[in-house]
Amino acid sequence: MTEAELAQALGQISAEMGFRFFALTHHLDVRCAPQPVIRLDNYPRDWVSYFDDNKLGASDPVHRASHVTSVGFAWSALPKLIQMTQRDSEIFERAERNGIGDGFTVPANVPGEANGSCSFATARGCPVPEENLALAQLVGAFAFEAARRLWRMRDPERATPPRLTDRQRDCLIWATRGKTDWEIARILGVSHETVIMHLKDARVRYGVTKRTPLAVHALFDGTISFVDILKS
Amino acid sequence: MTEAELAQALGQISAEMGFRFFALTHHLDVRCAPQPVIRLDNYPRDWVSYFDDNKLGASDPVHRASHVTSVGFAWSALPKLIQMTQRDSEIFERAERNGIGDGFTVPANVPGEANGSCSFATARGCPVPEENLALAQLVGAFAFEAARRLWRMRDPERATPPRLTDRQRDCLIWATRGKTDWEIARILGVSHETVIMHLKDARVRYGVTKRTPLAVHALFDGTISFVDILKS
DNA sequence: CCGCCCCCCCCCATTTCTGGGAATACCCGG
DNA sequence: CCGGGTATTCCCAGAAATGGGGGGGGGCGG
Repeated sequence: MTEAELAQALGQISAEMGFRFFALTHHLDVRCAPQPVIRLDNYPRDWVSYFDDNKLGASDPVHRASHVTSVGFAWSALPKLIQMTQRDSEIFERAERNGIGDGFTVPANVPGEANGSCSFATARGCPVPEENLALAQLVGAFAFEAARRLWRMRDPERATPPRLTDRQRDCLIWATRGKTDWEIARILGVSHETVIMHLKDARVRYGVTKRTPLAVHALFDGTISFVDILKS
Repeated sequence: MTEAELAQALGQISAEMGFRFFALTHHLDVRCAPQPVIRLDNYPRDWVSYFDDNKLGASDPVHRASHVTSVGFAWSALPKLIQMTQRDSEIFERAERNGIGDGFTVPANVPGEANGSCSFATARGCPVPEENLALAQLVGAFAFEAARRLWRMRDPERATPPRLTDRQRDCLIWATRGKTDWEIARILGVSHETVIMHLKDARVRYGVTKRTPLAVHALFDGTISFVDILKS
């Protein structure tokens, strides 16, 4: 299957489910690629241009919401998932002027890869087909996975985020808990300098110069999780 | 809905779909008192004990595979997803001795949280009900999200998250981007000392003594989000 | 065998953060 | 009117992190 065929199939099933548009996309990964890697949609051209020009890839409310849940959600439920800002409302108004109505978005997150989602949207004024949302959840999930496999086949290199060694990760986890290098050394039973070096190497791998962004990026790409940090 | 009711419902629908067991869980080593962890299953007790005793939380092949895909997979497809080791095969033999047959696992990943999954397994010797796998994908996804919401409600710490002032939050966001106090001062147009004080107050509110755990806690409770940090 | 990666140890100098103080001023609501 | 929260500036000393060098040793696959 090619990307064009997948897009074609998605457009067709979207229509059969009662939607007008679909958008299957990676959300912006700021670390490397300036553009989303996976991207298939049949949105109006004007809307896509506006979206890109304003770099909404990561700040779009629908995308933000898809980062805090593991299953699909109707756009009408957005306020329950995220804090809506003035700008978010403007984005929706803009979308409506481009003919986009209500929608349903299925998040698709794989640890260590850019987060993504598959959205289905109705034409302006048309309600979301409630009876088909379960189907949309299924279609969205499998469509994203299909696109992801195409993407991996095309570009196996970029699929790998910075990887930390076990020791680097151990040090980082204790660092995120607020331990100093010296304390981490005692905890892990190695020397102070070794801990300094592990964290130094970890920073280099992520291309950052400070502990805090290191922690943030490692959390973002799944190298460490909140549970690693907060447990016990 | 309570955890018990969710487990009850999952057990029932598992049976109706043609499975014998289910397991809805976060993926963790259980070594460090996993208080804030989702875990519901109706596996045989012996198997669960073995699983915990051997700390399979993160190394179990099914869990590993669920970290490299965004949709459900039959266990028979594991070799296509991950590199199977000798130990993995032993784990499956052990599971079979405990009455567990084939299965289907739905990954569930939310950025920044522990990775998780919802698995359905047949009794030994019984085949996976191919005709119900799409349904299993749906049930697994929504069941995990339901469990996740229960888990979030149960957590007391999130009930009263410390509030930061706008300025404290601004400083924190720039700090998470790796800026020094001095740089933040230039960016926000205030003095170096003011930035130091904002971040000092923010640390006090969160009861931490370092920038990195401050960032982590503020990310965890939603005071700031990855999007705030990574955008533009 | 070598190269590569991981892990461990040590030194240096410099920057940055943290934890104490103190002070002024604003706005808002009780 | 006053109290509370916010925002601002300034001081200090010490702790911690960062950036740059050195070394080792082991395993693993080409």
